[in-house]
Amino acid sequence: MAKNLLIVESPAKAKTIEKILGEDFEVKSCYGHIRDLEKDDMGIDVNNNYHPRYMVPEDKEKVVKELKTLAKKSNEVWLASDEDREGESISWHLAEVLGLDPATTKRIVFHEITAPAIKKAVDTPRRINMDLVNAQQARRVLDRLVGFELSPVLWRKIGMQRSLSAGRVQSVAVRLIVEREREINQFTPESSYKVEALFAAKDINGKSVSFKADGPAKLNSQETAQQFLESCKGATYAVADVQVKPAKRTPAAPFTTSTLQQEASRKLGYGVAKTMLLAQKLYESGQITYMRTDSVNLSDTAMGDINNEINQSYGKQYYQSRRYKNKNESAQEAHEAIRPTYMNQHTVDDADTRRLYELIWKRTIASQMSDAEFEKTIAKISISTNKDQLTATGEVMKFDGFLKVYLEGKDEEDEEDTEGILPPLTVQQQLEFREMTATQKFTRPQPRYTEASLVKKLEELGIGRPSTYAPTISTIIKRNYVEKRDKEGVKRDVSILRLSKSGEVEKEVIQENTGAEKSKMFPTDLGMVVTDFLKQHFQKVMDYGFTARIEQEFDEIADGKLKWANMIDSFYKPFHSNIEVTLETAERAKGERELGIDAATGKKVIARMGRYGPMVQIGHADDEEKPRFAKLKSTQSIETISLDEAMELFKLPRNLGLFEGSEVTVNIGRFGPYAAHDKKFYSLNKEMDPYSVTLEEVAPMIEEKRKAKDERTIKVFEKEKIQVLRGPYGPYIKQGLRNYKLTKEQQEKAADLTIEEVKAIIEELKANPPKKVARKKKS
DNA sequence: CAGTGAGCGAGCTTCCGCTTGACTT
Repeated sequence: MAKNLLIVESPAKAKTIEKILGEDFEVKSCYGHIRDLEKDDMGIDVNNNYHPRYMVPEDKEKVVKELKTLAKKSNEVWLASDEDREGESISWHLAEVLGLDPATTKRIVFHEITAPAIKKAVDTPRRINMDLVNAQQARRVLDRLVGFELSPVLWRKIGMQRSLSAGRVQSVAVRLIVEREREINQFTPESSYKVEALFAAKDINGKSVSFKADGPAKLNSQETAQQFLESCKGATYAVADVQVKPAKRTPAAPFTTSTLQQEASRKLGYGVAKTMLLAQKLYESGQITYMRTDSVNLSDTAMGDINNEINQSYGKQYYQSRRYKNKNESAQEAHEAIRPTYMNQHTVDDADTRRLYELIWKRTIASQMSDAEFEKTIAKISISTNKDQLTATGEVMKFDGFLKVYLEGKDEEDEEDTEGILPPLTVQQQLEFREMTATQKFTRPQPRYTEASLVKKLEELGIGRPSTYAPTISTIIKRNYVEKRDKEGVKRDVSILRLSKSGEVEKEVIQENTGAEKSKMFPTDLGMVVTDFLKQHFQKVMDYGFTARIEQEFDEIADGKLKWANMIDSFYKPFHSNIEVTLETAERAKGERELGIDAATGKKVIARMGRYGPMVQIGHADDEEKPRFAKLKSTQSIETISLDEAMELFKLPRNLGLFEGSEVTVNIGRFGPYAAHDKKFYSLNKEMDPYSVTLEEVAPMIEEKRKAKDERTIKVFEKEKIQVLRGPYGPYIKQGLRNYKLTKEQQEKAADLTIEEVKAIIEELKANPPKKVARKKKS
């Protein structure tokens, strides 16, 4: 008797479900989508109702073949892909490929992998929902049309590097980073003065302790700050009012993909790819639920386990059952929130995944814990010499609640986040004055995005899905549109006015570091030029609301109220004619910017995109004299480089003079600063600055490097361009860029090898490349 | 390995979303 075949998307789920369903079911996975659009002609018949042409990609042939065989042998096939647009489409593709009748094939869905949920699903099968499938086809076709028509426009109008790309998601992600960078570049900080007074009073043990009180509103100039401090000279201070208020804090919802990525970034410093890799490991070993989800929901079984765990570990008073609602409209909630499979497992053995696991465990537990309760004290302090009041605030925790386990991190560190404890204060109480300061504060621009805060923003805009956040970031980095790096800060002066006990106002200037960044997303010049080009010509697709708008139309298709080909048609007609107009009329985008005039020649200096990257240029191509060119340094940008910095770049190459009868020049090349001498190249040592290094320093370096190279060279066959060299593992053969290893016996007579022998060795090694030994895994 | 800086127009690149291995160091 043939069994039932049930197909899910993920192999880890298949295993669990097979255990739950027992012998009647064989559960297999299809590993996500099994078909995609052909690449030729976009895989879409644009002139025939956008009819899609699907094919099974090469890497899916094996699994499709296996499923076909199993389906034939089975009594009945059940399709159990995820319950969302993509999942419905996967079921439909499976039905098509396996030759199942969509009108009779059983389709089941569940949001959690628990026995009751699976059994209930099997008891209530439905059919494939073609409206939902059509909504997915519309999504797929639209993304293909946008991506495969926009990208070639970039190849034609920007050029630069091969593999330029544009798409509904990636181009908007780059735009966010580009616009944030410009906001920061254009930002002018405004300064104001913050008044803070230090007092002393006796605490409950009668010991004198100091505490801070804030001044009235921020003062916007040094003069007003000075005046305020002067007006407090010789004053006495008394408590005018004390208020005590209760306050509380509530825990955050369980993790989704996006919040897990954000929190792992803030608390563990992981990039989104690392977080997802570790989460995948935990998922595959059965320790957490599925890690690509937009749902904050917990299964009933999990809720019960969490209740038990909190009662046992912390006590009943720490438990508070909570249901979280998703704030995000675009969420499709095909899975649970990310949580540990077994709540009584507080940690895992594997050191790599432990920190992430513990973060997930804490967040999940905390989400069902009581509020943290505080008592907030606000004391007003009067000043005898003027009408203003100072305010001292203190916070005391009365009950820790969920804070016993976990506190969610913040993206921006607030400097004024430290509310301490106040000594007991009573109205009319006279306070001992220690000092009062007015410190200059500067407004700050929005911070640059981290990988995770970019994901957060994309999610808010409804752009991208849990499975694509990390890959999208890899793509825009790989395309060289953005880069993740650090930036050094700059020093700036901060004025502090201080009124001391003795009654004098003194001024002090200290320095602070500002604008330093660590592991942030910066746009490249290429990213800026591409973004400007796309914004100028394809405003609609680049709009932050574009995805949200078409999602509404996909929903209408899913509800059966709109035909998908009609929806695509009304998008594509104007889009495609826009493509044609742009190809015909748009100028090549160069991101050109005028920097000023070269004092020596009176010619214009411009910064722009060249064929090989960002560069500066003196003069014009039409001039009688050829223009001069120089490449920008990797830390410089077309948008921000100054004339002086540009002129500095033209100081290279420098001719240092003659050494052994030939000229020595220094320059910065593809691989960093180098010296050229007698047609050979020598990388400059780290401490050598190409702008100032002298012949006296370079000449000995050349001799040294030449000697080292001679010592490494055993034999040279000039004509064949083959060398026998001495490396750290003994003699080896080098031909062009490739190295060939010698056997022990060959190494011993390396100096006597003839050209015939060397050629034979190379032929042999090319025909039978030595097997690579896999490196041992770190344990 | 260390140049080039515009365009001959050969032949190449590209999207988003669903899933894991199969490769290499």
